[in-house]
Amino acid sequence: METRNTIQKQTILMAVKELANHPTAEQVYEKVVEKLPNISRATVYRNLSSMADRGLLHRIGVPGGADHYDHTLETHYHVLCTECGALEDIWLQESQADLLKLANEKSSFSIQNYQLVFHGMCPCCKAKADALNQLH
Amino acid sequence: METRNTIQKQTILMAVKELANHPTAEQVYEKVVEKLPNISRATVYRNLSSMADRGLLHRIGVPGGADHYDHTLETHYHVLCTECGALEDIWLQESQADLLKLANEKSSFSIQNYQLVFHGMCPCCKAKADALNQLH
DNA sequence: GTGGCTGCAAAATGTTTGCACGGAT
DNA sequence: ATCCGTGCAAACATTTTGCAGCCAC
Repeated sequence: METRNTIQKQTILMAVKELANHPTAEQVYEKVVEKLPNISRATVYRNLSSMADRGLLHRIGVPGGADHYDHTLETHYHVLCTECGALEDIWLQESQADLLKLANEKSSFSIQNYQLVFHGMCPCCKAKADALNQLH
Repeated sequence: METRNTIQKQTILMAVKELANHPTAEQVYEKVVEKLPNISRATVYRNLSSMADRGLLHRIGVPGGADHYDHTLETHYHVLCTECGALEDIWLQESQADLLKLANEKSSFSIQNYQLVFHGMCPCCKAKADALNQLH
Protein backbone atom coordinates (compact mmCIF):
# COMPACT_ATOMS: atom_id res chain seq x y z
CA MET A 1 0.00 0.00 0.00
CA GLU A 2 3.08 2.19 0.14
CA THR A 3 3.77 4.55 -2.72
CA ARG A 4 7.19 4.91 -4.27
CA ASN A 5 8.42 8.23 -5.37
CA THR A 6 9.44 7.84 -8.99
CA ILE A 7 10.55 10.49 -11.48
CA GLN A 8 7.58 9.53 -13.64
CA LYS A 9 5.08 10.35 -10.89
CA GLN A 10 6.72 13.67 -10.07
CA THR A 11 6.84 14.69 -13.71
CA ILE A 12 3.23 13.69 -14.39
CA LEU A 13 1.88 15.65 -11.42
CA MET A 14 3.97 18.66 -12.41
CA ALA A 15 2.67 18.46 -15.98
CA VAL A 16 -0.96 18.54 -14.85
CA LYS A 17 -0.22 21.63 -12.79
CA GLU A 18 1.66 23.34 -15.61
CA LEU A 19 -0.96 22.56 -18.22
CA ALA A 20 -3.39 23.99 -15.68
CA ASN A 21 -6.55 23.71 -17.70
CA HIS A 22 -7.98 20.21 -17.55
CA PRO A 23 -5.61 18.25 -19.76
CA THR A 24 -6.51 14.79 -20.99
CA ALA A 25 -4.21 11.83 -20.36
CA GLU A 26 -2.92 12.20 -23.92
CA GLN A 27 -2.08 15.88 -23.38
CA VAL A 28 -0.30 15.04 -20.16
CA TYR A 29 1.62 12.33 -22.00
CA GLU A 30 2.71 14.79 -24.70
CA LYS A 31 3.94 17.20 -22.07
CA VAL A 32 5.73 14.57 -20.00
CA VAL A 33 7.38 12.89 -22.98
CA GLU A 34 9.37 16.09 -23.56
CA LYS A 35 11.13 15.49 -20.27
CA LEU A 36 11.06 11.68 -20.25
CA PRO A 37 11.23 10.53 -23.87
CA ASN A 38 10.89 6.84 -22.95
CA ILE A 39 7.81 7.10 -20.77
CA SER A 40 4.87 4.94 -21.73
CA ARG A 41 1.26 6.01 -22.07
CA ALA A 42 0.37 3.16 -19.71
CA THR A 43 2.42 4.81 -16.98
CA VAL A 44 0.65 8.12 -17.51
CA TYR A 45 -2.79 6.49 -17.44
CA ARG A 46 -1.90 4.40 -14.40
CA ASN A 47 -0.57 7.31 -12.41
CA LEU A 48 -3.27 9.81 -13.31
CA SER A 49 -5.81 7.24 -12.29
CA SER A 50 -4.19 6.41 -8.98
CA MET A 51 -3.60 10.06 -8.15
CA ALA A 52 -7.28 10.73 -8.79
CA ASP A 53 -8.17 7.82 -6.50
CA ARG A 54 -5.91 9.18 -3.79
CA GLY A 55 -7.33 12.70 -4.12
CA LEU A 56 -4.23 14.42 -5.49
CA LEU A 57 -6.17 15.28 -8.64
CA HIS A 58 -9.78 15.34 -9.76
CA ARG A 59 -10.95 13.28 -12.70
CA ILE A 60 -13.53 14.88 -14.96
CA GLY A 61 -15.22 12.11 -16.86
CA VAL A 62 -16.49 13.13 -20.27
CA PRO A 63 -18.84 10.55 -21.78
CA GLY A 64 -17.81 9.69 -25.32
CA GLY A 65 -14.48 11.45 -24.93
CA ALA A 66 -11.27 11.31 -23.00
CA ASP A 67 -11.27 11.98 -19.28
CA HIS A 68 -9.78 15.29 -18.18
CA TYR A 69 -7.73 15.89 -15.04
CA ASP A 70 -7.98 18.91 -12.82
CA HIS A 71 -5.31 20.02 -10.37
CA THR A 72 -7.77 22.36 -8.65
CA LEU A 73 -9.17 20.50 -5.68
CA GLU A 74 -11.71 22.99 -4.37
CA THR A 75 -15.32 22.14 -5.25
CA HIS A 76 -16.35 23.62 -8.55
CA TYR A 77 -18.05 22.61 -11.77
CA HIS A 78 -17.38 22.50 -15.50
CA VAL A 79 -18.83 23.60 -18.83
CA LEU A 80 -18.20 21.58 -21.94
CA CYS A 81 -18.52 23.18 -25.37
CA THR A 82 -20.73 20.94 -27.50
CA GLU A 83 -18.98 22.17 -30.65
CA CYS A 84 -15.26 22.12 -29.96
CA GLY A 85 -14.98 20.20 -26.70
CA ALA A 86 -13.44 23.11 -24.77
CA LEU A 87 -13.70 22.58 -21.03
CA GLU A 88 -13.83 25.44 -18.53
CA ASP A 89 -14.44 25.98 -14.85
CA ILE A 90 -17.65 27.29 -13.34
CA TRP A 91 -17.61 28.36 -9.73
CA LEU A 92 -21.00 28.15 -8.09
CA GLN A 93 -21.48 28.57 -4.37
CA GLU A 94 -24.51 26.38 -4.91
CA SER A 95 -24.23 24.45 -1.69
CA GLN A 96 -22.93 20.99 -2.32
CA ALA A 97 -24.38 19.71 0.93
CA ASP A 98 -27.90 20.67 -0.11
CA LEU A 99 -27.90 18.73 -3.35
CA LEU A 100 -26.39 15.74 -1.58
CA LYS A 101 -28.88 15.88 1.28
CA LEU A 102 -31.77 16.34 -1.11
CA ALA A 103 -30.66 13.43 -3.28
CA ASN A 104 -30.15 11.14 -0.30
CA GLU A 105 -33.65 11.89 0.91
CA LYS A 106 -35.13 11.00 -2.44
CA SER A 107 -33.17 7.82 -3.11
CA SER A 108 -32.49 4.48 -1.50
CA PHE A 109 -28.86 4.77 -2.61
CA SER A 110 -26.19 5.94 -0.22
CA ILE A 111 -25.00 8.93 -2.21
CA GLN A 112 -21.52 10.28 -1.61
CA ASN A 113 -21.03 12.87 -4.31
CA TYR A 114 -22.12 13.97 -7.77
CA GLN A 115 -20.84 15.23 -11.04
CA LEU A 116 -22.42 18.32 -12.54
CA VAL A 117 -21.36 19.19 -16.07
CA PHE A 118 -22.95 21.98 -18.06
CA HIS A 119 -23.27 21.80 -21.84
CA GLY A 120 -23.22 24.80 -24.08
CA MET A 121 -21.19 26.76 -26.57
CA CYS A 122 -17.98 28.61 -25.91
CA PRO A 123 -17.96 32.29 -27.02
CA CYS A 124 -15.96 31.43 -30.12
CA CYS A 125 -18.25 28.65 -31.37
CA LYS A 126 -21.31 30.71 -30.44
CA ALA A 127 -20.09 33.58 -32.62
CA LYS A 128 -19.54 31.24 -35.55
CA ALA A 129 -22.99 29.69 -35.15
CA ASP A 130 -24.65 33.12 -34.95
CA ALA A 131 -22.82 34.28 -38.07
CA LEU A 132 -24.05 31.21 -39.94
CA ASN A 133 -27.63 31.90 -38.88
CA GLN A 134 -27.34 35.48 -40.15
CA LEU A 135 -26.73 34.12 -43.66
CA HIS A 136 -30.22 32.74 -43.51
CA MET B 1 -33.79 14.87 -43.72
CA GLU B 2 -36.88 12.69 -43.81
CA THR B 3 -37.07 9.63 -41.63
CA ARG B 4 -38.13 6.27 -42.94
CA ASN B 5 -40.19 3.94 -40.83
CA THR B 6 -38.32 0.65 -40.68
CA ILE B 7 -39.01 -2.44 -38.62
CA GLN B 8 -35.61 -2.00 -36.98
CA LYS B 9 -36.47 1.47 -35.69
CA GLN B 10 -39.83 0.40 -34.36
CA THR B 11 -38.35 -2.63 -32.62
CA ILE B 12 -35.49 -0.67 -31.08
CA LEU B 13 -37.77 2.00 -29.64
CA MET B 14 -40.10 -0.67 -28.31
CA ALA B 15 -37.17 -2.49 -26.70
CA VAL B 16 -36.04 0.64 -24.82
CA LYS B 17 -39.56 1.09 -23.48
CA GLU B 18 -39.90 -2.56 -22.50
CA LEU B 19 -36.51 -2.72 -20.82
CA ALA B 20 -37.66 0.42 -19.03
CA ASN B 21 -34.68 0.92 -16.80
CA HIS B 22 -31.90 2.67 -18.70
CA PRO B 23 -30.58 -0.08 -20.94
CA THR B 24 -27.24 0.27 -22.68
CA ALA B 25 -26.96 -0.09 -26.45
CA GLU B 26 -25.74 -3.63 -25.93
CA GLN B 27 -28.74 -4.53 -23.76
CA VAL B 28 -31.06 -3.05 -26.37
CA TYR B 29 -29.28 -5.09 -29.03
CA GLU B 30 -29.73 -8.30 -27.05
CA LYS B 31 -33.45 -7.61 -26.66
CA VAL B 32 -33.95 -6.65 -30.30
CA VAL B 33 -31.99 -9.57 -31.70
CA GLU B 34 -34.64 -11.92 -30.27
CA LYS B 35 -37.15 -10.44 -32.68
CA LEU B 36 -34.78 -9.60 -35.53
CA PRO B 37 -31.98 -12.17 -35.50
CA ASN B 38 -30.10 -10.51 -38.36
CA ILE B 39 -29.97 -6.98 -36.97
CA SER B 40 -26.54 -5.43 -36.64
CA ARG B 41 -25.15 -3.65 -33.61
CA ALA B 42 -24.35 -0.72 -35.91
CA THR B 43 -28.05 -0.29 -36.62
CA VAL B 44 -28.85 -0.27 -32.92
CA TYR B 45 -26.13 2.29 -32.17
CA ARG B 46 -27.11 4.45 -35.15
CA ASN B 47 -30.77 4.50 -34.28
CA LEU B 48 -30.40 5.01 -30.54
CA SER B 49 -28.10 7.90 -31.29
CA SER B 50 -30.38 9.54 -33.82
CA MET B 51 -33.44 9.05 -31.62
CA ALA B 52 -31.58 10.74 -28.78
CA ASP B 53 -30.69 13.62 -31.11
CA ARG B 54 -34.32 13.96 -32.17
CA GLY B 55 -35.52 13.89 -28.56
CA LEU B 56 -37.38 10.57 -28.69
CA LEU B 57 -35.03 9.24 -26.02
CA HIS B 58 -32.56 10.64 -23.53
CA ARG B 59 -28.96 9.59 -23.58
CA ILE B 60 -27.26 9.20 -20.19
CA GLY B 61 -23.54 9.40 -20.77
CA VAL B 62 -21.51 7.41 -18.29
CA PRO B 63 -17.81 8.25 -18.42
CA GLY B 64 -15.71 5.13 -18.68
CA GLY B 65 -18.75 3.02 -19.38
CA ALA B 66 -21.45 2.45 -21.95
CA ASP B 67 -24.06 5.12 -22.49
CA HIS B 68 -27.52 4.33 -21.20
CA TYR B 69 -30.81 5.28 -22.82
CA ASP B 70 -33.89 6.49 -21.02
CA HIS B 71 -37.38 6.43 -22.42
CA THR B 72 -38.59 8.79 -19.70
CA LEU B 73 -38.48 12.29 -21.15
CA GLU B 74 -39.49 14.36 -18.13
CA THR B 75 -36.58 16.12 -16.42
CA HIS B 76 -35.03 13.99 -13.75
CA TYR B 77 -31.61 12.83 -12.59
CA HIS B 78 -29.69 9.62 -12.02
CA VAL B 79 -27.65 7.79 -9.39
CA LEU B 80 -24.90 5.45 -10.40
CA CYS B 81 -23.68 2.73 -8.04
CA THR B 82 -19.91 2.97 -7.84
CA GLU B 83 -19.71 -0.77 -7.06
CA CYS B 84 -21.99 -2.56 -9.48
CA GLY B 85 -22.89 0.13 -12.01
CA ALA B 86 -26.62 0.03 -11.25
CA LEU B 87 -28.37 3.14 -12.55
CA GLU B 88 -31.54 4.52 -11.03
CA ASP B 89 -33.75 7.58 -11.28
CA ILE B 90 -33.80 10.46 -8.85
CA TRP B 91 -36.62 12.94 -9.08
CA LEU B 92 -35.72 16.35 -7.70
CA GLN B 93 -37.93 19.36 -8.15
CA GLU B 94 -34.69 21.28 -7.88
CA SER B 95 -35.53 23.94 -10.43
CA GLN B 96 -33.68 23.33 -13.64
CA ALA B 97 -34.07 26.94 -14.67
CA ASP B 98 -32.23 28.16 -11.58
CA LEU B 99 -29.08 26.12 -12.13
CA LEU B 100 -29.04 27.13 -15.80
CA LYS B 101 -29.55 30.80 -15.01
CA LEU B 102 -26.93 30.71 -12.29
CA ALA B 103 -24.39 28.96 -14.51
CA ASN B 104 -24.99 31.35 -17.41
CA GLU B 105 -24.37 34.31 -15.12
CA LYS B 106 -21.07 32.84 -13.97
CA SER B 107 -19.71 31.77 -17.35
CA SER B 108 -18.92 33.23 -20.73
CA PHE B 109 -20.31 30.08 -22.33
CA SER B 110 -23.83 30.00 -23.68
CA ILE B 111 -25.15 27.15 -21.57
CA GLN B 112 -28.14 25.17 -22.79
CA ASN B 113 -28.39 22.30 -20.35
CA TYR B 114 -26.51 20.16 -17.90
CA GLN B 115 -26.01 16.63 -16.76
CA LEU B 116 -26.23 15.86 -13.08
CA VAL B 117 -25.24 12.35 -12.03
CA PHE B 118 -24.99 11.27 -8.41
CA HIS B 119 -22.48 8.65 -7.30
CA GLY B 120 -23.04 6.32 -4.41
CA MET B 121 -23.83 2.77 -3.43
CA CYS B 122 -27.03 0.90 -4.10
CA PRO B 123 -28.64 -0.69 -1.00
CA CYS B 124 -27.31 -4.12 -1.96
CA CYS B 125 -23.67 -3.06 -2.36
CA LYS B 126 -23.92 -0.88 0.74
CA ALA B 127 -25.04 -3.86 2.81
CA LYS B 128 -22.13 -5.93 1.53
CA ALA B 129 -19.63 -3.18 2.29
CA ASP B 130 -21.03 -2.67 5.79
CA ALA B 131 -20.83 -6.40 6.47
CA LEU B 132 -17.20 -6.43 5.38
CA ASN B 133 -16.42 -3.52 7.70
CA GLN B 134 -18.01 -5.39 10.62
CA LEU B 135 -15.40 -8.13 10.22
CA HIS B 136 -12.95 -5.43 11.02
C1' DG C 1 17.21 -7.96 -1.93
C1' DT C 2 12.31 -7.33 -2.47
C1' DG C 3 8.30 -6.00 -4.49
C1' DG C 4 6.17 -2.05 -6.42
C1' DC C 5 6.75 0.50 -10.86
C1' DT C 6 7.79 0.77 -15.60
C1' DG C 7 7.73 -0.02 -20.75
C1' DC C 8 6.02 -2.60 -24.25
C1' DA C 9 2.64 -4.84 -26.87
C1' DA C 10 -1.66 -6.80 -26.99
C1' DA C 11 -6.33 -6.87 -25.51
C1' DA C 12 -10.56 -4.90 -24.08
C1' DT C 13 -14.30 -1.76 -24.45
C1' DG C 14 -17.64 1.05 -26.64
C1' DT C 15 -18.67 3.28 -30.72
C1' DT C 16 -18.22 4.95 -35.58
C1' DT C 17 -17.52 4.48 -40.47
C1' DG C 18 -17.09 2.90 -45.59
C1' DC C 19 -19.34 0.37 -48.69
C1' DA C 20 -22.53 -2.40 -51.42
C1' DC C 21 -27.07 -3.97 -51.35
C1' DG C 22 -32.05 -4.03 -50.32
C1' DG C 23 -36.37 -1.98 -49.08
C1' DA C 24 -39.52 2.16 -47.89
C1' DT C 25 -41.39 5.86 -50.13
C1' DA D 1 -36.85 4.83 -59.54
C1' DT D 2 -34.87 7.06 -55.87
C1' DC D 3 -31.83 7.17 -52.07
C1' DC D 4 -32.20 6.29 -47.08
C1' DG D 5 -31.29 2.58 -43.97
C1' DT D 6 -29.16 -1.73 -43.20
C1' DG D 7 -25.55 -5.44 -42.35
C1' DC D 8 -20.97 -6.46 -42.37
C1' DA D 9 -16.32 -5.81 -41.28
C1' DA D 10 -12.83 -2.92 -40.32
C1' DA D 11 -11.37 1.22 -38.09
C1' DC D 12 -11.31 4.13 -34.19
C1' DA D 13 -10.49 6.21 -29.54
C1' DT D 14 -9.54 5.49 -24.99
C1' DT D 15 -8.11 2.77 -21.42
C1' DT D 16 -6.59 -1.60 -19.24
C1' DT D 17 -3.76 -5.60 -18.66
C1' DG D 18 0.01 -9.38 -18.69
C1' DC D 19 4.55 -9.83 -18.32
C1' DA D 20 9.61 -9.38 -17.90
C1' DG D 21 12.99 -6.47 -16.20
C1' DC D 22 14.28 -2.41 -13.34
C1' DC D 23 14.94 0.64 -9.53
C1' DA D 24 13.41 3.00 -5.09
C1' DC D 25 13.27 1.63 -0.68
